[in-house]
Amino acid sequence: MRQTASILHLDLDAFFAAVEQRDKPSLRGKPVIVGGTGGRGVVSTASYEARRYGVGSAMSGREARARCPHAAFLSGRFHAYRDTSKQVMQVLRELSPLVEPLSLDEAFVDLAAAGLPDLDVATVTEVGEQLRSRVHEVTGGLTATVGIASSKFLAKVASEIDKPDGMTVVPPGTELDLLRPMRVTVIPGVGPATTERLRRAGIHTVAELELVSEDELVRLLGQAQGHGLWQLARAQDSRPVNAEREAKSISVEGTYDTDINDRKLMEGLLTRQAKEVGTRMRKNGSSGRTVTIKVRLHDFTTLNRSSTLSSPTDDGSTIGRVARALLRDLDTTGGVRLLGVGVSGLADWVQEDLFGESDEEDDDMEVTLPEPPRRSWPPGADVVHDEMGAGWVWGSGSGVVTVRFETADTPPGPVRSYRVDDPALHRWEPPVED
DNA sequence: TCTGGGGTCCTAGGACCC
DNA sequence: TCTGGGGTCCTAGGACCC
Repeated sequence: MRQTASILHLDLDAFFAAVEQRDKPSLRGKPVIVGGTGGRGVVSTASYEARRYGVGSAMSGREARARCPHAAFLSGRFHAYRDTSKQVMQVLRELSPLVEPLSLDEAFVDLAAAGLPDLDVATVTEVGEQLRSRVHEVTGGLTATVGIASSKFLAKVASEIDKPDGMTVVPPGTELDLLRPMRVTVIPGVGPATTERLRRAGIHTVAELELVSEDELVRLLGQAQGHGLWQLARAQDSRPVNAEREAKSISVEGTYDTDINDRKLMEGLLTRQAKEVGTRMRKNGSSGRTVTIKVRLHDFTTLNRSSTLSSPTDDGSTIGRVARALLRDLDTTGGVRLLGVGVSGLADWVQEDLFGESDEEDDDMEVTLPEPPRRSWPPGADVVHDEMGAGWVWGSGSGVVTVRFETADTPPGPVRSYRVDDPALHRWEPPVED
């Protein structure tokens, strides 16, 4: 927590719906709902006109339709949202170089880096109002709500207070007066499950939370969350505005209108999603080592299966092969409603050097390759080794080899991918280049 | 026909290494 | 011949956020 109210949080009001109303004047003043259009869709954003009918984010489309049948239901134009978001983020960066976007419609701004003459309440209030009108002007009429306080936590709490099209500044020193009467749900990270646990412990408000010892909260909620909540209940928050956050995973998923039972179809869908993930990774200049599939069964049970490769990939067909192999181990009896593919463990595109660093102990070590077990490999398979044992080449392409560490006698085994020139992969002849 | 899609962070257990 | 710890990596699941 700082001595000045120098962290600003900006939140665009009913963002997706507002962009639609801006671009289509006939929708202005009327209930607009973005999302909830498909057979199993949910509401992404409801305009304030629709909220009056009790429609809100994450509500099923079916329920939204029941509550507000005359609303305009739109599936969303994400390019338009992204473009408008970029304009807004640009406005924020003109104010301060330290801007941390949280999503398309939200960001923190560090006013201490803005070069203002002063950071007193009067000055930051003026800056906040100017920013709101600038956003309104640049976006062609969108409104934003702003909160300004001495920490991220309080700035965010403040921006919730006067929604929409408003602003709240929390004078330094008054943070706890504001927080104490509020419900614990104002604290970010306190969702339904945590709220219920706290309720059972008789804790409903921040004031009540403040009376609980740190040990007790850790016992109740675990180390990280317990400690974090204990601090936030005292308005202690020194997290900096971080302008350089980078993505840690990239994924694509889809929920289907009817449950899928056909395994071949599942494989086809995973293959397509993997290709999309690869495309996005290359566009992003990133690659990653861990491929994860997500499978939601007909009964909403959600399963994740992942496999970590020995070197990063951005290749859609490699991701696809691993994804299909992961699916093979799953029982999907009863059908699946959702399939997804993602890659995490993202590295910068610069490949770690595969050749250098032949340093240290290697010299003296006797290099013994494990013997391939004499078992039945698939006919014609190329048997290879890595440090883990013997496997067979399942596929190759785009400079990558995929190896299954299994035999016909002992399926299933792990699947790994290598660069064709990966020194960890022994006895593999890279294909001749043409 | 209840329950999206894109993410982040945490926990917990097992493998493995020193 | 008896049972250490710490650290790191990997996997699976869950809570949460917008």
